[in-house]
Amino acid sequence: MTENKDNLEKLIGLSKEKGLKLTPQRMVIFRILSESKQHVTVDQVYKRARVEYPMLSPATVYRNMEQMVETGLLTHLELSGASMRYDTNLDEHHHFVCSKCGMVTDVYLDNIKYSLDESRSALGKAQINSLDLHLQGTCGECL
Amino acid sequence: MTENKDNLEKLIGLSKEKGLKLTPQRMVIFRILSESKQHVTVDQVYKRARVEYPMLSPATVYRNMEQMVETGLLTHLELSGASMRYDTNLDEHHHFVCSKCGMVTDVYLDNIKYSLDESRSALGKAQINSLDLHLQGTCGECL
DNA sequence: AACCTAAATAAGAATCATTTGCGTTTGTAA
DNA sequence: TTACAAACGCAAATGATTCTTATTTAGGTT
Repeated sequence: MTENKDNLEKLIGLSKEKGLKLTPQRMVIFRILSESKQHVTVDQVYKRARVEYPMLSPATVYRNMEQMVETGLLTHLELSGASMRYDTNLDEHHHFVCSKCGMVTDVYLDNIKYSLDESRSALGKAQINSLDLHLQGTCGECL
Repeated sequence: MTENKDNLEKLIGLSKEKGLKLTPQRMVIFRILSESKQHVTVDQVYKRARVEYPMLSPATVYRNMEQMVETGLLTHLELSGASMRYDTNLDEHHHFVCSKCGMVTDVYLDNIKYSLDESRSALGKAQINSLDLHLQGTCGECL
């Protein structure tokens, strides 16, 4: 579990750097995130965190997770409907969402970037910061 | 404007087919949609429709537009945040969203499908129904 | 070790998009 | 013209998220 330790280092480093405080709430939330499977909602994190920190407020979880996106510890998925999903996987990857059960599966693609470059002109001088290929359908389980 | 007429035919056809009624509300909503620019919200359609049909209820617009998605007259964009956006452009295309002003730009790409086929295996036997490449960044105007 | 201050918190109210329940109205097909 | 499912309007309900405010606290500074 050096990974978790590394993550913690990262949190500590970034906190110092940005003048953020290392509160117990923030540490609980952060640890739960690094123990969770990907694509969690705020509510899922909140429910788990509340077990060890009962007086925790949902607003705190919202604030912290959004802040972690800003500091680059998390990303959030651009999926409409329901609730926002956060992703601890910072590698460039894409998502398949099952429209029956809602399950999200990671998809790795190499040649997306290439495709994009070719049609770059359509966007004029726009600056692209992120790209997410969003696939929708029915997963193996639900078929 | 044969296009609008064609659209109307389509609405009438589908309505018969699915046992749906051709109410004045539905026709107003539908016409406004075909006159609107893409990526409209329910609220935008509601506000315009209310001008010609003042007793119209928002719930009716919600119900109708969602139903049009089901019958294939519309699609909705899988963008999180704010409100759902509906798209009257049924051709396969993708979207760039400016994170400053929120503007949505259509992007056409030819080789996405090809890229996808190669990594198909990662999804097992899942059946893909739609794919939308979601690009995010800063548009030309906002740069 | 006490102190300061900006950052963070809890709790709950507020917001906003969307959905739902329900009693009434209305296309449409017989 | 009657019948009945579909659709409607309205208002209440929901659910995710944000905001407000008074209070607490982490962490650097005397």
